[in-house]
Amino acid sequence: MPELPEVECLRRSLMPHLMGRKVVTVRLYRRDVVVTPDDPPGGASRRAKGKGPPSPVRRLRAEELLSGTTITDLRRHGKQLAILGKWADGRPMRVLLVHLGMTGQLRYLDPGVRLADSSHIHAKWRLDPPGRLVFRDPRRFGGLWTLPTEAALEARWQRLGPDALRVTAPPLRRALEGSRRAVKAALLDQAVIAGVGNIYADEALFLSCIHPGREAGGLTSAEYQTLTAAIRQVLRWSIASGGSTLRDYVDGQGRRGRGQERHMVYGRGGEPCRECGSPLCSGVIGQRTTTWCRVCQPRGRRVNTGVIHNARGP
DNA sequence: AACACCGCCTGAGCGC
DNA sequence: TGCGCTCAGGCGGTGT
Repeated sequence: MPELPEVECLRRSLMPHLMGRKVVTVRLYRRDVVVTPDDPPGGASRRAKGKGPPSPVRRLRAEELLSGTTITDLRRHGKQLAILGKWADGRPMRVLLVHLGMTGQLRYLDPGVRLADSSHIHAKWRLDPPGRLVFRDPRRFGGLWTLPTEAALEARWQRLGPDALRVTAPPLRRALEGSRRAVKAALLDQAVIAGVGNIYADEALFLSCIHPGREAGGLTSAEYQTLTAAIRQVLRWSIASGGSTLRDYVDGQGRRGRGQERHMVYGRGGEPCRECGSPLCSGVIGQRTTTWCRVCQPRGRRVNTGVIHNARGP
């Protein structure tokens, strides 16, 4: 499932193919994967299901999906990828914001190249010089958000926490001061820190020797230092490995990642800890399956040396 | 106000 | 072989 490293690898892999290309046409196969600023709350009627009459959803103009613009930038904040399109006549830039959710893929295809699996394709962009961009998402937890201006993008990203790749201890500590929720749950909250999902939350907590069930507000500043360093570390390692491919993730060219090969705890409940050999614990914290080592990550506060556990390079 | 919980969705993996 | 069940989880809405 795509978290920050996967979205960053996607961004980097698409960059050379999309920059400077013009969007000639757009085909949208499912209106409900797109959310526009004036769609009813909850998105394009998809959540109205079973709760009263579905809200009316207007047709989209192709330009809202970047048709007619030239792609000038691909930006990422947390797990979100923004594609910016510029008009020749100087109108404000259009923005298409992509969420991959659990199973979303954004693929660039050279002319004549076909996707091995063309099921669940929801949108296609034809480019000039010739090429295609394809959005597919079997489970449709992801989607496309249209934004009229760059300022709207900035406003949206302002509501998220700092990007996890560059997060430092003081803002995270301030955000969680007095919070009684489990630190694991707090790390999954995108308004607190943007880009961490279930995989890297577990991995970063393991690296920093912090039990996932500890109260977020109860961590010392030294522990916040260690934790934020561990978050940056696991994300950097994963980006260097091309992201983690557990099932669906591939980059813009269809390449799988190898980050999963070095996971210390995620998905390893019951297996021996790679550090101390004791069986890893597994349970639900913050409504998510969580895996940790009861020896390496004791529940009680421990003397923190500031040294990241198992800090090996890639 | 802060946090917990629900429902959306499909395919893999499992037991029988 | 095939069916039906469970599980995975990001995120926004709703409940407490």
